[in-house]
Amino acid sequence: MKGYLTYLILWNLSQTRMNGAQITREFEKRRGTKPSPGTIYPALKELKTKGLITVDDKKTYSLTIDGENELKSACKLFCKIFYDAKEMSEFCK
Amino acid sequence: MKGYLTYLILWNLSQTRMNGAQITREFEKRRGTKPSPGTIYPALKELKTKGLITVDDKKTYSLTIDGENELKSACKLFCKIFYDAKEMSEFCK
DNA sequence: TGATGAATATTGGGTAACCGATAAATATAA
DNA sequence: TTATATTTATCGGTTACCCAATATTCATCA
Repeated sequence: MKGYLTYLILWNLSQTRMNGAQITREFEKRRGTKPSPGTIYPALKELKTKGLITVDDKKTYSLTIDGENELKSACKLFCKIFYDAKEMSEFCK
Repeated sequence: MKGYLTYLILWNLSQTRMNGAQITREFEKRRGTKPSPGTIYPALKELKTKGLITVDDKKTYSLTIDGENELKSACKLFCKIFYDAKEMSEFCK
């Protein structure tokens, strides 16, 4: 499975402000493996240039309004695609 | 979001046996857009060569035992990565 | 039977997503 | 300060993922 990284960065930042290292740890928890810095920082950079996130002087990232809207529609699509996620979690027990 | 296609093919086939056209329609329901034949059939072919699915003479695809096991671990990973999917569905309401 | 549409399949890319290696900046401690 | 660890960042490259276009097979019906 690829492609969920950007989405999950936005999602994580919607829950709480984080720096790059924290985001990395968050992914390590979720996936089991730690994403490479070559994965996380270019992704953050692109989200920043798109105006979906901002950084403060402490290198802490947070969602912008646009980012929140973007996340909301990505979230809707996610839930539509995986509408039966609950049954999936039953299946793999 | 990319990368979920193979996973969802396996998932769909675990629910019921299907031919290519039915799988295509299933994706159209989930994503809103219909995947191209150049997407769906190469994916099926690869899953077949990996021994995860089989085809009968009516071109109906179904999971093999290996496919079911593969799906199960993919499913586990999915649920781990998106453990808070429920909160996501709340968020985008 | 021939014709028309649907389903199946192949081919040849394009590109987004991600990684490894490396380097630079920043913090922490001795 | 020096040294050590952590965090941030860049670069080049690879590959997984998916598509558009086209071809072929199959089904249905006039």
